[in-house]
Amino acid sequence: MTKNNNVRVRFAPSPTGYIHIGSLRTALFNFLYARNTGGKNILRIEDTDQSRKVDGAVDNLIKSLGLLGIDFDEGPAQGGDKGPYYQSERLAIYRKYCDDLLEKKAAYYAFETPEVLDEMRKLQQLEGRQTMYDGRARDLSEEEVKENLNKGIPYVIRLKVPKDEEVKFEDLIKGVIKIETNIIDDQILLKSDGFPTYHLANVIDDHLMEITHIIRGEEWITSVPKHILIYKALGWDVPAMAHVPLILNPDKTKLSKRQGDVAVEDYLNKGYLKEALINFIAMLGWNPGEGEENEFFSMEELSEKFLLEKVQSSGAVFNVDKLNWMNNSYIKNYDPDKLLELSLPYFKGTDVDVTDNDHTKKILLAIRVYLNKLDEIPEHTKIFTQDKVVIEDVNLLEIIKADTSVTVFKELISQLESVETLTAEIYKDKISEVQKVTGVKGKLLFKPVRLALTGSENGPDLPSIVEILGKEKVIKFLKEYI
RNA sequence: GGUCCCAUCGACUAGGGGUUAGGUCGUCACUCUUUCACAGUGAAAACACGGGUUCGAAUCCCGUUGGGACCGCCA
Repeated sequence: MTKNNNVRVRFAPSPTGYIHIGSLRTALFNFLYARNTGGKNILRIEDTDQSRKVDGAVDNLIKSLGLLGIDFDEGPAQGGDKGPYYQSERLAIYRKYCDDLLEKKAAYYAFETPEVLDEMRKLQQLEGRQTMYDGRARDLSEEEVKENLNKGIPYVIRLKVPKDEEVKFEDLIKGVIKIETNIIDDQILLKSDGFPTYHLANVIDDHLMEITHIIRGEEWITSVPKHILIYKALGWDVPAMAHVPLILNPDKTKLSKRQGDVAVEDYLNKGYLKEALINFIAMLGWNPGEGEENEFFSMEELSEKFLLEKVQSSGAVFNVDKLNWMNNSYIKNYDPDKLLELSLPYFKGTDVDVTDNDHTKKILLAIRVYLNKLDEIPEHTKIFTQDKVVIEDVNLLEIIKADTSVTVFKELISQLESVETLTAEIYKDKISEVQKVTGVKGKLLFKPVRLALTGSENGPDLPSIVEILGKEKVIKFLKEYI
């Protein structure tokens, strides 16, 4: 494989307070591509919308991403020589290039208020026309502009999109894309508050930060021509672009809050393991191809295998069932001690004595096979912590009160009373002893014991339940029914 | 509505001129385990449609249809 050490990619989120699943995948693909090529992964904070500022969002973002194993070579946390990495700290830079654009007549001042523009759009809609800026300030004379400026009228700076041209570019995932300039809006580049819009800022930053590959969501694809026009006007090279398809709701619309959780933090809190989440997200829209049938990959393996060319060109539905399956699989195969550590918080609120690690671990290992995610732990611990077994179902009561059941309980109690510490192995011996002595076997033997001990017809392996309950409790519960 | 993107089982996908169109999740059945689950085996389940190109198209081209994204002084 040819390593291109010059690759520089960036993840450029706006700090909204949480990480969207789609953003996570974009961040992941950037990270994997950087690692695969030996390039640099850069974090840049797109905080040019002052109205959407959220305190602590950046810290949370870096922390969450770091937790998942996605880290950066340059960014707010580690710095770098292409900073600052907050766009809000780069205002002077944007202004400078904006003036440059103005001078080259590639941009112009416009003085309409948001209200006026609103009116314009409404009218256009009414007439069934395309809503876009009608260019009314395009041909303002220098005198008019100067006069307005002197009067202190608020202004924005707009991109002067040339007429009757075609902008063409090649996307690494989608292929060649062409768009007529006539349908491209004279995009605002600099807002009246002096902040740049995304379109201006991302072009300038990507160039200045020497980004070689832009990997981002497909929703950006229609604004690429605007960006290309800016690159061209400034005399800059356009980076390679890869627009990754969207992650979808079950109804195939863009993944949204309304139809389930979209925040990475939500999934982490529910007890999806980070390895599973990463693995699953990576496989949404990407796969190693070449007939590879394994679906389980560590971050290292993903880094080795990740190729942009193997990214799917169509959107992918976020399938929680499959995520659950994958997470369960990770849970079942996880190192017991590490799993215990991760699980401890989820035992809070249960009656399990978490100060006894050994005991908690036994319970965890007994129930892990049932867990799609760690927050399901509490619903499975009850049988280990209850002081009294309550059976309400009349059919079950009938089973447990049967003569054979009582016989079994009595014999089992006397067998167990001689035992010092009750283990799963000892229980197995004793129950077969009970079978020999009483002659009761099969369902008649096992079912009543399970019922008496847990109150339920099914659950984890009985011997391990017995070991976890301990001698005292087992005997106590059995005595209830004799 | 305009522009752009997309199209293999219900979902994620492999395959990219000649395949019985493969795998995974989910569903169903059976086996195993004297429970449920796990595991194992098996089944149902797809190339959107129509034209080309070709000896031959799921695969290449065009069109249709369908779906999606975008059309903000948000990113």
